Amino acid sequence: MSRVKPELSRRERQIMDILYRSGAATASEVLARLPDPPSNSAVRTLLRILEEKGHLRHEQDGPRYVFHPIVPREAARRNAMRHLLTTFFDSSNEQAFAAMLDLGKEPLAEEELTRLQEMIDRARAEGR
Amino acid sequence: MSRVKPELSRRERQIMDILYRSGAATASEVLARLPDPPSNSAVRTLLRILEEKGHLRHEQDGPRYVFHPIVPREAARRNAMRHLLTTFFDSSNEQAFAAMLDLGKEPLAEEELTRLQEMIDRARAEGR
DNA sequence: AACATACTGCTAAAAATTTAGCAAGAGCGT
DNA sequence: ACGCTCTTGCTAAATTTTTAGCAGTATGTT
Repeated sequence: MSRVKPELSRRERQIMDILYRSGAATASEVLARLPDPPSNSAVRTLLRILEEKGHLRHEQDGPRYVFHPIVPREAARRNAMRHLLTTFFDSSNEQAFAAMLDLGKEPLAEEELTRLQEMIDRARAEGR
Repeated sequence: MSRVKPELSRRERQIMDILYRSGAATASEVLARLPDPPSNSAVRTLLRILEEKGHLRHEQDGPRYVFHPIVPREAARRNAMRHLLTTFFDSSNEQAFAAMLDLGKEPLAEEELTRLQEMIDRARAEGR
């Protein structure tokens, strides 16, 4: 079971990303958010292909299809995070965390810092 | 200046990832690490293309070329991190951090937790 | 009910990506 | 110096990706 998933093509990835950002979307919605918009027809074809390959499913909503990713966001997250960690951070949580802190232009809210701290405490307690 | 960079194709990305993991590599080294290895010739062509597009440069090392990414790792990191954050974590540092903690099979070392904590303290102090 | 609009399915074609072959040159060991 | 191996440059071809066109069907608006 669970055959190998050949990595997605450029457009396929763009579309999956959009879907993961919005949770679900129709063909036109996807089109609207595509960086380099092709025709509506082109987008639909890609959606159909992604569905055939088992990355999406669709539900009917009145006259149109609403597409959802099949792999749940949390699982996709984990994979993406792991990939990022190994590719750019030598699997170092610290480095990744540091990069995260550096990202935002706004300083982090005091509240947020507190919650992060709590997570660490919890990890300690649970022997994580 | 700085024209738009059309996103990389599948193979191009695989290759750039390898290069970012190893820092630099020859054609054969890249080939050896490719998941779905094509011919050596194919890899070289891709490397040449990536160089033309300005993603790589090469240095001669005796008889062979050693390829380096042009965009420094730290910059590429930031972009990748930002992309991950917006696509899968609604730009929430907390969620991303939580996912990070969940990733490792091994519990985090006490030492590492301490260092993470220090980063937070520092962020507080600096009004980050 | 008729019209305009917004979908879908399917198909063909264009464009891009990906692949590999072949000739030539450099380096290395015998 | 010879032959062997590994490299590159260039080119052509196969494959995949990406695009759009056209016909048909549903929706809903007047």
